[in-house]
Amino acid sequence: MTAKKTGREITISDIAAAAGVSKATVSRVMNGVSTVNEQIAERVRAAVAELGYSPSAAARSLSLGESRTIGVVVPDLANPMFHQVLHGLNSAAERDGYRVLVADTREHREREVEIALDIRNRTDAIVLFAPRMDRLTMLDLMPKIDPVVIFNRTTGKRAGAVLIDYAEGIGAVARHLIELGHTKIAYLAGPPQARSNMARQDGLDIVRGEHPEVEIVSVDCGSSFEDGYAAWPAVRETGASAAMAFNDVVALGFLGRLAEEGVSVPDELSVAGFDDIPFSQYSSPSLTTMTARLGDVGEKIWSTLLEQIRGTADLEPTTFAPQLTVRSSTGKKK
Amino acid sequence: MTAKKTGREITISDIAAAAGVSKATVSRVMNGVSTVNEQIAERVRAAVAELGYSPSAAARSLSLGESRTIGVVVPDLANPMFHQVLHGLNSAAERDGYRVLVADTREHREREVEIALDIRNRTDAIVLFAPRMDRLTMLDLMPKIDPVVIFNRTTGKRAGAVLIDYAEGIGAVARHLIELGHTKIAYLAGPPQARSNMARQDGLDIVRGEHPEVEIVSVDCGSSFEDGYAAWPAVRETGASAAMAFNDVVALGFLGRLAEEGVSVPDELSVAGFDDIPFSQYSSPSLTTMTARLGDVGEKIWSTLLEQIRGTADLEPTTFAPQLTVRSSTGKKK
DNA sequence: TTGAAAGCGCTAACAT
DNA sequence: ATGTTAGCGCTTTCAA
Repeated sequence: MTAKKTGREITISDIAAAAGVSKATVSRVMNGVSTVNEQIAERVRAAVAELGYSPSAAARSLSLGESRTIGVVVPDLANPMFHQVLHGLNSAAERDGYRVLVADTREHREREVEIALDIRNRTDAIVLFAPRMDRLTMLDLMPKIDPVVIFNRTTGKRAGAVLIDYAEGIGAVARHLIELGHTKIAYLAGPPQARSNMARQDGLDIVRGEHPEVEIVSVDCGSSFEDGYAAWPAVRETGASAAMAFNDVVALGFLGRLAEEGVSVPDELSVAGFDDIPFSQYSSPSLTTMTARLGDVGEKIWSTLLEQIRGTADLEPTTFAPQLTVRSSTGKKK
Repeated sequence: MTAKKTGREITISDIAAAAGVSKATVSRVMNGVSTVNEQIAERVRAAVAELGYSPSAAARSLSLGESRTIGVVVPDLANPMFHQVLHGLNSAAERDGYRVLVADTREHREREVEIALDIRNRTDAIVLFAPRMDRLTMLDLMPKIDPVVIFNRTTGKRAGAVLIDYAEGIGAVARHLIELGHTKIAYLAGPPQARSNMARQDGLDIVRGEHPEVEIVSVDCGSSFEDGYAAWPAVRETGASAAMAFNDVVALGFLGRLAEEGVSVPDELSVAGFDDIPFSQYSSPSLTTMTARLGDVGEKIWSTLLEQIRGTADLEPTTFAPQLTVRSSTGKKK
């Protein structure tokens, strides 16, 4: 006994009354059940059009036990890297008749759990993009939001996982720079707590082991344009002849600063990014970076999630290895 | 009589049974109704934690007649301009206890109506960002999804509307270029059907009227990096000494091409954008552009929507006038 | 082919 | 302070 009178909501009962049939028949017409007399069906459709009826998703979900909708929780909708993944995910889900709803936590790590629970409760399944919460919280949350796929965090097979191999990727960047003759390389580090930054640090440690003659200096930086822009003095201080950034956004901010400072790239300093966001091929100079097939990543996230929805789970994580794309921002050490 | 057995969903009844109380009491505890005996409340909370219960949003929505959630339909989640608006909207809505769910139509104009109806049916209200559908379709849709606010399309007072004044804005860019001495200016036009492009064309017509001595040449372009990149030959052909782009993304793509071609900016060619996306201050040269307080736009969208939800509608459209931000990509005609 | 009725999980009168 | 119950809008058995 409730339901706020929000003015005049048209319900199935209104249509039934208007068309002079039962609610069951209206439901059948709405759902395209073929056994309805065409005359009657037409009357129903007329009433629907007339009154502008469209069925309550809440009621359908409750009755059906499913909504054919999935949720995606993203820490920062402004991150271009996520868009490409989201795009692939969206297309793939749409092909299978699912709708995708996105919630942006705007880096409020403390609200992630609440938002994930909430959105999961209005959808059939959920995807968490690079969640910022700590591992224990995440592992604890997972059973409560199953079916779930996590992008870019490991889950110890407690949920589907799709990952980009950052360790390997940053290693490829470093080796590229080393081949170009650079022996002192700065790494503009991402946020210290970010898992993807830790993975990159691990990757760099491997390269350090392989090339004791090369010095890779980590410089505190961050993940934004501003962070990259601000990193120049620290990088200069290292005396490095090449810099690789946590991601393209940082690299681009850094490049902007170098242009201002009159530092020529790649002659005086080689610069590399990571992610290959769309703008990176249009910057000047165009940016050497790691390219992941992010659309495919999105599709893989969907297929993994669909398996989970259908119960044919396979919790083996999928890893995508990005490829080096060499453009004009890196060059031989002079 | 339905509800797919999706494994084991915990419901309020399970908690009631586990805690040895009625569903009503569980509901009270979940909703923080104070009149519950602390001992009992504790038992309930224990059961909730134990079983990992979280209430079904569908059932709550149905019972309450509201979900405290709003939907936003965006034509392209990758457009940086939308992020800033979305951010302001999100923050403002959150302050009032509302959750924001975003659906991306990925420029599938023909699916916009369906998606809007669907998302509106699981939320309390909806915002349409720059809908691509034709005007008649839009006007027809509006009553069906009320309460609704439209961003960047006029609605003839049939719904809330928040607009950026593109005509005035592009005029300001043109006048800036004219003051710098440019007499032949290229306009890299956006998609022909885009309302925001038409508004810009109108604004340019006004300037043409004011300055008969100045020639403003419209060059077909588009709205992407690629479009801007590809526009160079056409612009060169016009012989213009300055170019203003449909938006920053186009301007940045164009700038990338100019760098490749060795055209120096602003010495040989002045370039201006529109929107002031975050990267524009880090490009080289940094981009002269029109800055709108997009966060404020988002907040205004929310307050307009909230008025509609509360029934205190005021359908007077709100217009935001962007400000010129001069950076390094425009200069005196040489 | 159509209708009646039960039930999805929850909330809120109302009764105790 | 707690329980009972009706009902939110829909789908689906079951009977006609």
